[in-house]
Amino acid sequence: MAKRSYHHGDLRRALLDATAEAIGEAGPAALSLRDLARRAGVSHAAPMHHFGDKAGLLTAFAAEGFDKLSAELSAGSGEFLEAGVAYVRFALAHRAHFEVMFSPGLYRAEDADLAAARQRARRALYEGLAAMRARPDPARPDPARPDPARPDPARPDPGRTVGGSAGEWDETRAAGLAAWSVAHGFATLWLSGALPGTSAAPEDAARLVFARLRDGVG
Amino acid sequence: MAKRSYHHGDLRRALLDATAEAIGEAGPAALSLRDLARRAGVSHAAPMHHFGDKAGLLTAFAAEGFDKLSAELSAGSGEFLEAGVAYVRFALAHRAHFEVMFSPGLYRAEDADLAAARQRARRALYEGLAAMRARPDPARPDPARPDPARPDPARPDPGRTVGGSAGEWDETRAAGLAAWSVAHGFATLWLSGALPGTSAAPEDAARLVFARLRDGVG
DNA sequence: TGTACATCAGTGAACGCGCGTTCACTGATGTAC
DNA sequence: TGTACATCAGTGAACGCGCGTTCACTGATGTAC
Repeated sequence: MAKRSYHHGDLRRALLDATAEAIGEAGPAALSLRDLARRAGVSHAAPMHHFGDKAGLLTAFAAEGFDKLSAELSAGSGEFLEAGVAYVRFALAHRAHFEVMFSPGLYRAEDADLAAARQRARRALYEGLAAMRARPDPARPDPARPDPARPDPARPDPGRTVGGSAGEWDETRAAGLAAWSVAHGFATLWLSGALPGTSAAPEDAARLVFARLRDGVG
Repeated sequence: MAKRSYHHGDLRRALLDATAEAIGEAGPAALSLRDLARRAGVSHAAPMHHFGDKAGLLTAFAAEGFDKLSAELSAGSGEFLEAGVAYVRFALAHRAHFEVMFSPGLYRAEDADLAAARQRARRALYEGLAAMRARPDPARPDPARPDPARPDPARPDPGRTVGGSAGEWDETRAAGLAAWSVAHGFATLWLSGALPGTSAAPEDAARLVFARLRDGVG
């Protein structure tokens, strides 16, 4: 660990770890390359050699997050309820990654490595969350989507219609999206501290919530 | 509109509107008081007179958001599915407010006016989303919660257990949280651009998703 | 109706700060022969 | 095994910038009498 030599050894790795730490402390908005360099014990210009610029660093960080999510989801039993819990567990255990992954304005969403990692995670996600269905809906390829993320204010896309392609909005697809929404919403609400008085371990609470989705609330 | 006199007329209102505009363009992280002053056509020190500092402005902005949400939820039919759609509609129509409201690290969450507005919204939310139940769970009072928001890294609170108070985790409460999670998750995913290929108007897609929650996906 | 005065809202210059990025550099590493 | 050299990784000074906040100020408004 001691900064023995002129060369760091694995500065890239150290910077990604420092990123998780810094975001965990103060959120993605407060992240600065100079702070990361300080944490890694190198001069403030060093990070440039590994990531080019700040967006490059966050692109790599987000890609790492998508890969971690894929791994967590694939390691599960494939059972619906446990897949949802795994998603929540990932979000809470890797809060920094989770926050960056779903803030596409922070990184280069069109980066090839990142897009591939995101696609793998999407596939694992659909396989897991759609496991309660006889015919799981495999993740559809990511069609060079016009990322509605940030700088483009023309978001609502007025041309959209329900059922553009046959069966697109069948029950399976709606169920998969409902499952993803529950998992994502629960994790997000928990992380933002919006669930006061929730005196349960998050995973247990999540399990009860997923059970309601499985059985219906009507 | 023309900046006629030395006094602005309603600078406070103008600054809040400029806040929504600026966040809509570049996100909450990029918000600056100087930019808001520029947009309102006043000197960069003027905002201080109305909000004290940046956190003060965002506190007022978040409180306004909670009030807008209360109004939208209360204006609805009280029917379960439409309450969820109203939540999603609010998030998409008032993206800037929504993002700030659920980023408690940006404002003073303990501010009295803000806490009251949040409490009203929580009440409207539970009344709306729990409408599918015979015995709706009224929003419980906000017990001076140790906001787990940002600077406190001791988040998980290891002492939590399920069912701390009798019946806390009964079906009604889990159902309410499931409904909130679906609404919040769907809105968040949509806003982050994570739903590629979703070729439907968001409200229609949301309706289908809520129907799955109502009926169950199992 | 007029005048004195207090209060309020906005001004503009100034402060110190941390940031991302650039640049010429140098020490360390690895490869060719 | 030794030497020359190219490449790589990190340095440290410097740049220009926008920021939040402070301060003494001034113009406008409203109230007391």
